[in-house]
Amino acid sequence: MTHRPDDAAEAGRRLRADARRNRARILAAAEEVFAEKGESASTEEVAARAGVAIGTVFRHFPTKRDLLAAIMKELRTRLVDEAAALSADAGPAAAFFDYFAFMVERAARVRTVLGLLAAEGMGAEPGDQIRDLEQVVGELLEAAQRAGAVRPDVALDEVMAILTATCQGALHGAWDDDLRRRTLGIVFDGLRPRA
Amino acid sequence: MTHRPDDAAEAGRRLRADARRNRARILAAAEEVFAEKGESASTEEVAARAGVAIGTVFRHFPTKRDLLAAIMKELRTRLVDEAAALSADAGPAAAFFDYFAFMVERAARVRTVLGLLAAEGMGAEPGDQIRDLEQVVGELLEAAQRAGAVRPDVALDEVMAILTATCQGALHGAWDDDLRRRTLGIVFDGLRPRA
Amino acid sequence: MTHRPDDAAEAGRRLRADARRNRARILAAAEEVFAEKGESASTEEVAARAGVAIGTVFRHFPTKRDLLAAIMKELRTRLVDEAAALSADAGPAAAFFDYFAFMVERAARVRTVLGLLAAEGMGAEPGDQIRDLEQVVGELLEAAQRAGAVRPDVALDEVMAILTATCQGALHGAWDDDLRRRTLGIVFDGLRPRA
Amino acid sequence: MTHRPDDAAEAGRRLRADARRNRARILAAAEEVFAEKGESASTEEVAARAGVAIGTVFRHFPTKRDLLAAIMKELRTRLVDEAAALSADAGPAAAFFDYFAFMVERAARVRTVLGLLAAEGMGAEPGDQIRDLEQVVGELLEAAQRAGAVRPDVALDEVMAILTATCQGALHGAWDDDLRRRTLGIVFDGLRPRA
DNA sequence: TATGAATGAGATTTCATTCAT
DNA sequence: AATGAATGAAATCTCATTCAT
Repeated sequence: MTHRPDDAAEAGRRLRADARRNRARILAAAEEVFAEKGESASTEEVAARAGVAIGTVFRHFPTKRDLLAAIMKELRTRLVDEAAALSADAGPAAAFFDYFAFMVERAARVRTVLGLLAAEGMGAEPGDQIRDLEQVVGELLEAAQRAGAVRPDVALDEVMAILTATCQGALHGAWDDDLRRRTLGIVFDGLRPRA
Repeated sequence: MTHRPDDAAEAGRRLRADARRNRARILAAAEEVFAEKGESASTEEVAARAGVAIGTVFRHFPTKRDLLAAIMKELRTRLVDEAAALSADAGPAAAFFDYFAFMVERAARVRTVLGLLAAEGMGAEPGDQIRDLEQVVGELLEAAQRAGAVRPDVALDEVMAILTATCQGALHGAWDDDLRRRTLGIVFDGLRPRA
Repeated sequence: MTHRPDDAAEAGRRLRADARRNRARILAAAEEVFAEKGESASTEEVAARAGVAIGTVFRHFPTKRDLLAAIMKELRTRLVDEAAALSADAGPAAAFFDYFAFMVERAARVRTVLGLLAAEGMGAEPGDQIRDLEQVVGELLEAAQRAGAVRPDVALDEVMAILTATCQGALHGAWDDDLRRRTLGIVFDGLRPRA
Repeated sequence: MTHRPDDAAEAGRRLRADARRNRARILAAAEEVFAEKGESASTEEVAARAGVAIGTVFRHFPTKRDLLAAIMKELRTRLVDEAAALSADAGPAAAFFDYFAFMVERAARVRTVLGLLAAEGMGAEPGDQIRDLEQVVGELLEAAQRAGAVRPDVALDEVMAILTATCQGALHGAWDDDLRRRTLGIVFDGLRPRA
């Protein structure tokens, strides 16, 4: 009937090569467009930017909401993956703070990170992606606390709250690199143990 | 054209009063509606909530954008006024942190505070309202720094950035009172001088 | 919010004169258009035929389904009213057969009579219009049976079934006047008492 | 181009068999789907029900209209064939009335019988199928009239009209078995000679 | 001045049909 | 010959804004 869309792709079922290419293109275009104009941007513009017809967008994402949800999911996956790289490259203290800064820097560019962090009820389907963003941050946090780089009395939900807030601030406030660095400095000071 | 000119004059005065009342009602309704559904909510819904016809909304605010801008302005005025009360009631240290907390608590309720802080290009018309929000915060900050309650190396733009960020986080994250308190605790620690 | 449409008009609440005029125009245009092209005809064509913009149709009938339902309702009312006239003018025997013939003749022109008789689940809201079509036919039938013009063992549901069927046949078959007369002759013979 | 021509030939035969099977499947699925949802049902749904891809449907029937026409033709053939069986099994009187009842019962299930009877301009291609439905009914009618079971003054077009009408009524009215029997009783009485 | 109906551009969604794989 | 992705015109519905009453 209606093309058993997108989740099929997610679930790993086979898609034709060109379909997969288009799906990726659409996601990329959508991320750009929604990043620039907010989620009230039109689906038609997404299609145009992706270089496909409007119907193709619909085939992959039957609803605008589905498209938005797919962007979030994709982005979350990417961010989680990048966390792994960071924690491999650096010691636990650096890993935590680097990841925090990294996400905020991302947010300054990509408006959609917002929705990702705010979760906004968009089907997170816990379990279908074992390592969720919050879990990743939790791991980095614990490691940093064990290493004495973060106050032991700070809980994960507070960290997520501050991370979210900082990302949103960075985005909407259009901070430049310097302001971001100084702002993060204050936040990080709040997280570090008192001398 | 009116039969009894005296009555006409009286009616005119009465109408102006009505108009003022309507303006206020519309602003209040708009603040509620946009707070709940974001700024993509429809003008018709604002009219309905205000109990007036759609035409009346457009008579007072020729454009949706104008309506949004008016909300911001009204809110800014209110917040600035409240700052005066706080700094009168408390010492400089308390005043700064109280005001910060006060704004974040507001943000948790009113989505529009966001736009206010983010400025979003909506006609701030600097000067037509002598004391702007940023200036108020600046004064509180300076006082708190002189009193030794805030690190002297913290600049106003950083404070505004963190304030904005925390407000946005509080709103979109739907923090409860406890989480808000703990989160602010961390931020405030970052702002206080090291022992 | 969304214009408290159509039922307002139905319920007799005041509508502006021009609005009432447009509502009537739209209904008339819709009846024509759907009669000609079936219910898959486009709302836009209805708007064009009525000489209004598409949004006006939407204001009165928020959904295509609502528009269809309104046509049915309007038509039912008209038919029921016309029954009263017939039973006043003629004796009971003539009244019944005349009404039957009258409806079939109508059906030959108006495709929508179909849906009316078939009821198709479109909100009949029993009670909000005390005398429904079936009831009217029932009254005419009873009177005709008391007068000995219709077999006493014929039940109302059979009559409605034959009436519906004949209407649909007349419509889809595009019967001419002669064929309709002869066909009704056979049906009426089946309804009359055996000599 | 094929490497082994023998296999190619064999494959060709196999493919033709597959194709025939697919054609039949599609027709069956289409009959079901259009019966349930009317002819505005989507071609994709037909494909899904048939278990083939949408492209396959269009390979066999280049146009939706062609598909509809094919259903009609297929159905007509089936109904005509079944007439032969009936007139062989029973006397002429029974054959006519049985066939009439049989078609109405069919119509109660299959929405497409409607279109068949109404002809709707869909390529009947007279002559390519020597015995048409109307002709079959005509033969049964004549036989029944010769046997004195049907009034001699009834013409074929009237019978077709009543038959069509009753089929449509049965379909759209969703008559149950009992109502259908009683309704047909009245119609048949109208067709029988007066005592 | 208030009302609320009308406008019409634009957004989302549907679906018959084409075409690369 | 089958598949199913892509197309794009058209349909439905939304909503900021205008204007007659």
